[in-house]
Amino acid sequence: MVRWQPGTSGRLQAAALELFASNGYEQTTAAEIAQSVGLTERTFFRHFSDKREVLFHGQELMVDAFLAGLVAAPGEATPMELVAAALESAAELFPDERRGHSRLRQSVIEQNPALQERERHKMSVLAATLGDALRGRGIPEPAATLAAESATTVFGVSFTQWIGAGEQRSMVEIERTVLAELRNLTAARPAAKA
Amino acid sequence: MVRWQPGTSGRLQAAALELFASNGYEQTTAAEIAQSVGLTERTFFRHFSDKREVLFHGQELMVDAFLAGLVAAPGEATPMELVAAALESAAELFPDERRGHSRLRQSVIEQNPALQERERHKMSVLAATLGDALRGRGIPEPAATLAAESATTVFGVSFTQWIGAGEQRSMVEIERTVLAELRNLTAARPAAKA
DNA sequence: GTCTATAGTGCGATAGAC
DNA sequence: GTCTATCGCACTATAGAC
Repeated sequence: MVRWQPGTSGRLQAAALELFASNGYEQTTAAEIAQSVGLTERTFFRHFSDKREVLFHGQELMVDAFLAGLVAAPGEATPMELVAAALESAAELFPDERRGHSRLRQSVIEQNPALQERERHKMSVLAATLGDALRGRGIPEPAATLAAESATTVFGVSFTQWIGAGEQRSMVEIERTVLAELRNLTAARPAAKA
Repeated sequence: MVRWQPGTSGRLQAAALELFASNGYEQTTAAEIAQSVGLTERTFFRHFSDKREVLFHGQELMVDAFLAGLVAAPGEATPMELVAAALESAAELFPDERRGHSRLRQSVIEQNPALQERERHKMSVLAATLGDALRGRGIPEPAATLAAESATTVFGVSFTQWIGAGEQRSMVEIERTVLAELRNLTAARPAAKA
């Protein structure tokens, strides 16, 4: 009998999402998740520093995707062009097939304030990493931080729309629209004519 | 002998900040904080829903300040003008005398990821509340959310600068500069001439 | 105000991979 | 043999229930 199998983290993540979705986050103990895949509570905490983290592993992939967009952009790109490039690159992680999974995961997160906090924290780490990368390309402060935060804001708004009921547009399509809206908003000198 | 004194929450907050700063956040138990002001652990948790919250009570004042700025703005104001008004109003909560206190509090928060998460969450709640208020003024989506998030971003960047070593400028002064930088950043069509 | 479940840690032992 | 994943147990603090 095998004592351990590969993909332990992944199996724990899948089991956790399933249990959280059906029984609720707080009603599901770490021990239950572990037992459901034949492991112990202690092993769960070896893979995930805390219970929430089981829902957020994989966010490093997103950071990498944003950074890949920056790396591929031309050297003379403006900060906002870099933001656009990062967003386009990140959108590849959200193909239409993943909408269902994203919706399920998000519904769990929305049901628990502690999970919302963790999500915000991850976005914040993403923004900080992006800011570092922009500074690394010679963009000064506070432009680098503002651009990085704008990128995550646009991403967040776009993601919310993407998983919205009845939404058909692709992630990249939505991102472009939202980014254009941000440009328009901040550039607007005259008020509305209403 | 008095059984309780007024300002219990305030005394717990002050004691907590002091203990966190000198002994570290994780090394300080809720029971210790309570005992240091002659109360029991149970009483601590009656005032604060969890241990972190003792550092974040008072953030409602900030939400109110942002909203007050919106209310005072003229009806035909553009979203970005409303953002500016909210920021000016919020700056009043950060007079120069408070810089020292803000620096100490922030140094504690920066030492602990859990506290950083809570801080992000509070900013997020602020952004959501601002977004509601903007929608209440007839600003459509996604402009309302983008403007609200931009406001908190500018606030965050400004606050970081405000508590920076050697910083002399007032909060409102910094906010105006950062907001101008955001306008410039997003409006910029041509690239740098370097 | 007491009692309790659960999150999360520390340490030693064990079982396999290499 | 080393290295790492897992287990098992004892333990504290948080946080909620009674």
